[in-house]
Amino acid sequence: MIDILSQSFFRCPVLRVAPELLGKILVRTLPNGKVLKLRINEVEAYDGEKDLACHASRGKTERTVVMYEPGGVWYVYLVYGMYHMLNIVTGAAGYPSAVLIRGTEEVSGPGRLTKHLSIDTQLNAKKADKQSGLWIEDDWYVVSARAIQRTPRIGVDYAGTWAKKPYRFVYRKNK
DNA sequence: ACGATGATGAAC
DNA sequence: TTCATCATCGTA
Repeated sequence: MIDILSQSFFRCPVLRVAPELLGKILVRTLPNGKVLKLRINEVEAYDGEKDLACHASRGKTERTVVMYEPGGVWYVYLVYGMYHMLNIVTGAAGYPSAVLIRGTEEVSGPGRLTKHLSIDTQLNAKKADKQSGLWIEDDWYVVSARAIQRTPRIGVDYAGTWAKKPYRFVYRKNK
């Protein structure tokens, strides 16, 4: 039994949604009809305007407006002029938060992941459903709470005390 | 350890 | 309109 994660799954506080995405399947359909499925094993939470590592800490701008949408849409942006970052927007309308999908069992690294799946800003603000060609499925793979490790987020040293918060979630395979 | 590479946002 | 910055990665 496979369920596509619905909008209601994402319309919850980001710190709750982020660890729940571990073990879920990221599914991408390419224009040529090929389907790619990767199991998410590394994510980070970005939590509102107060979070100095979150792009929305500078308020609503052209780029961050999508983070204020109700959960369930993609937030994709280009960083370092080269790499697209894939986030799923979470929470209620008006509260900017999102989960950065940093890695899967098959492909490590947020930049390598989007390159592998042909993800770019065309997907920004699109819903996570079959129509957009990018969504997340639950195949009831079990990730025990004990296997989940929390660490500070990567690459946000500029964010002061917020850089130290354990908003990165990874799970260690088996063991 | 460092350069590639371009959109973004804030300042001017 | 300029300019510093940046949720990375491959090469050295």
